[in-house]
Amino acid sequence: MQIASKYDPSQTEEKWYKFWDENGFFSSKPDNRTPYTIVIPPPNVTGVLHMGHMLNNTIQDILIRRKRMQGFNALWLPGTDHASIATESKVVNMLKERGISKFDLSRDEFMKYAWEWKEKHGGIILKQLRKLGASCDWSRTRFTMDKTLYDSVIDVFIYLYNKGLIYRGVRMVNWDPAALTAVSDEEVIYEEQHAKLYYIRYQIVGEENQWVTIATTRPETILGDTAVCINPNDERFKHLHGKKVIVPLINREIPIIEDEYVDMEFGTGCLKITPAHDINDYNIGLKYNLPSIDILNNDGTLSKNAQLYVGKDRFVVREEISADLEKAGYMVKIEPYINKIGLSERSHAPIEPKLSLQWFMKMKELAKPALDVVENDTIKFHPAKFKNTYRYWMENVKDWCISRQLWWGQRIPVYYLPDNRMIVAKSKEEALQKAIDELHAGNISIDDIRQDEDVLDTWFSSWIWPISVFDGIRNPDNEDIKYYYPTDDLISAPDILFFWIARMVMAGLEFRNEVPFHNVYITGVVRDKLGRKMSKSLGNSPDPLMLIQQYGADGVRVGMLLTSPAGNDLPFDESLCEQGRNFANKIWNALRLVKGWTVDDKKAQPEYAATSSLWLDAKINATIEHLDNQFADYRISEALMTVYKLIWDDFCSWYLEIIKPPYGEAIDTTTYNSAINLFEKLMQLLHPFMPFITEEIWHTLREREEKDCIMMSKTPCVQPYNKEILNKFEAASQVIIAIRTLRLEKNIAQKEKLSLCIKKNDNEKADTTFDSVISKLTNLDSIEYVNDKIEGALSFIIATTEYYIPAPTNIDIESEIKKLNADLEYMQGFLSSVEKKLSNEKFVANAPANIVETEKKKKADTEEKIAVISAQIKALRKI
RNA sequence: GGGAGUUUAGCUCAGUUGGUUCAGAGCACCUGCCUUACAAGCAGGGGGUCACUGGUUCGACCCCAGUAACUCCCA
Repeated sequence: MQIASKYDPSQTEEKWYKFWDENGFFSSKPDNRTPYTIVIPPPNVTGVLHMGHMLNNTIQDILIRRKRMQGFNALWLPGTDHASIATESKVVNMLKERGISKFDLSRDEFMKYAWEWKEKHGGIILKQLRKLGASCDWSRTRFTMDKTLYDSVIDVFIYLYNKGLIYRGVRMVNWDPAALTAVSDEEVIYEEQHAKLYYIRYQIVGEENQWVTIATTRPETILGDTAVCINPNDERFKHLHGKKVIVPLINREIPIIEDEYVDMEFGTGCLKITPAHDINDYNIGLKYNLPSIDILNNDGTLSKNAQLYVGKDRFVVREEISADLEKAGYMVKIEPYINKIGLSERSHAPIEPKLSLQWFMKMKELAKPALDVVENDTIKFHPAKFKNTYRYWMENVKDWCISRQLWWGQRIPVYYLPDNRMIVAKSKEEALQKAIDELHAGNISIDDIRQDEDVLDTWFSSWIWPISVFDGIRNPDNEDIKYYYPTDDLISAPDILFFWIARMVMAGLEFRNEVPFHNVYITGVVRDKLGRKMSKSLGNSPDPLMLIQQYGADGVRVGMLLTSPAGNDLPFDESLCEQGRNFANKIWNALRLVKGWTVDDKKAQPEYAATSSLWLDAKINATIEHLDNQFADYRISEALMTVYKLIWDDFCSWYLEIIKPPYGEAIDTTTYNSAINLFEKLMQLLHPFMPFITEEIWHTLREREEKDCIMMSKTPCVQPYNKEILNKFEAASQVIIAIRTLRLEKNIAQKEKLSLCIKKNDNEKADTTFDSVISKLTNLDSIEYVNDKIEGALSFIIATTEYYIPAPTNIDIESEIKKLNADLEYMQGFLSSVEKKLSNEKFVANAPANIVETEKKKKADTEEKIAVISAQIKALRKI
């Protein structure tokens, strides 16, 4: 058989993915097996694959493939979310290119364009995931704006509204003046900026030339001032009690009020109060019943209420008013100042705190049970440290602003009568009916009622994702939801722990009375070598598809995983993918070796081949046991390393080297078959990590039925195995390494045959299990057990056994003695530390008996070793 | 400003009730090899004051207190 000398992923990956997909291997239907379910964290429909997705989805695919091979009915359900702000801005841009303004369109027309955009450009990321090997059930792909999911969101809104958990109110919200919508607290990113602190003086009413000076970073907001506040404990301002001041330029009289909130150290100790444009000022305004003057329009320009600079942008006005205040003698000084400002995560525009009428959801009631299930480990976090973060948020949860001033999304199902009474209903028709039946609004037609203009926050779709993808909201007893819910594992990034994970837990408990998943695996953040988060704007992220082209999807998967334990950041380096590619090539070459052998069915199996097959089988079983534990603890990168070493070290470096027939000779049938069987098992263990190469090898190893694929095969599970043989092999390998070292040191060619004499100094029977293996790997012509030292031979000691190799070379007695002396010194040092322990009465009295026992054994063993080494030195000296 | 987490080899990380010769792995590095599967490789090897200081204990990488540096979350 001719097999290429280098593994070429491009020859296999697409081929196998297509084959799996066409044969329906990814799909899942409820049956009598136990389900194992993962729902994908729906990527943004506008998104393209980045390194974070690569990591996240690699982990999901590993889990799902492993469970599928363990006989579970595995479902990985894919989909995307509609990302209202991001998508709407894409659509607006598309329209702009065609010379259309959003505001010239009706809402329905706009939605048509939005769907057009989605069909054409949305969901690229799902296609890209296929390149990675993701074994998602594509037939179940969901989108948060699909009818089923859309209606589920509406049902949920209505249910919660009727339950009294949703309300409409005026609140200070984070206003994004670029996207023209409110955003939630979690969507605001705070950044430090170099700004200025302006000191402005206000004249005191009725007192000639008496002033108070305030400090502010936002001088334009003085136009909305409705008070100046001082700390009642501040001696400096005692004389100001009960007075009024005049706002510069607009000459409005406002009161001086007193509150301990004011920090006497900061600025001048006098704080201007602008209730409409600062959350703290807003709260003070409420407390003292101050008027709120909203001086800004939605787009960040000044409104009529400002009186001055009307229609100009807030940042332009900052410069202008600063100059005008200066000119009019109100500006005392300007200092440089570093402050943190909030930016919109989506548009990056500076957030404007703004009073606005929004829809909110009460969170306290839902948070309590959602915290409990994490506290009592019904839901486990991996790593567990995220429990703390979760608890902190849940205990300090604030109401959720769920309305967005956009069109792309689920429109809030609230309808208003001409007299502004509200009706919550699924449709306009139902609203009309309710208006007539319940509100007794007589004489009203469907054209008299209007629906709320806002849509719901995208997360208001995502938080029911594990339920709505199975239509479990509208149709709570359907077969799918009953079978697949609760899902098993959720894999997500740390930054959406609150946005999404916490809210899903709340929704699961509220709507299904059951947690949405049992394990939450939090991945790290993928960073570049400098430790910076990978981002489009920094341009520091490699293109995942280029990486796949270069190293193969298998190689990249391995690279992503090698250094990314759960919750730890992953400083990504392309060399990691190289390591993955090298590993694939190593396996490939093992295949070439095995398939290159000629098989002779008349040949008897050599002893070394028989014992090493037994050993590797035991080793594989021990490793499966270990793997099971690592997966149970979600130590996935460690599990990969375990398989990696099993294949590279145990299989390739040891086993194949042992059974390899001498050059030009054929291999016997028994050994060949066990090599194929063991190889096959290893590929099954590796398949979840490297799906493509393992499938290719599976089909190359032996003739198979067309649809007999590794991805659908039953993975080996742990069988009873011989632990003894593992220890024996371990001992034999030490001898082999020692002989190899000797050959290297003494410049003895591997071709030159040697003989080995073994002098055991304990009374146990010699174990010869692996003698044939030692002999083969170190090219010996004999192994002999002797009772006396061999003079003039090369030698080494392992434990208390002496090994001699009569060799044609001269022995450097002095250097041998030097080496032995070093050993001796180490042993003596060790012995004295053990003796010190044992002579410590407190140790003997307090330590548990078994510890004391092992110390005694250590002492005896060491004394024996010292005796052997000393004797060796003496013998050498005599020569 | 409040809270959480991290600190172990050059790098990335393990170290599961404090006690086996327990200080580990992978990569990188060094030496010798183009040996008929693989130089994307083989064989062998070196490398750490477990951040620092103190305490508890017969015994501390592990428990406690303090200090320092870094990261994240919240305001």
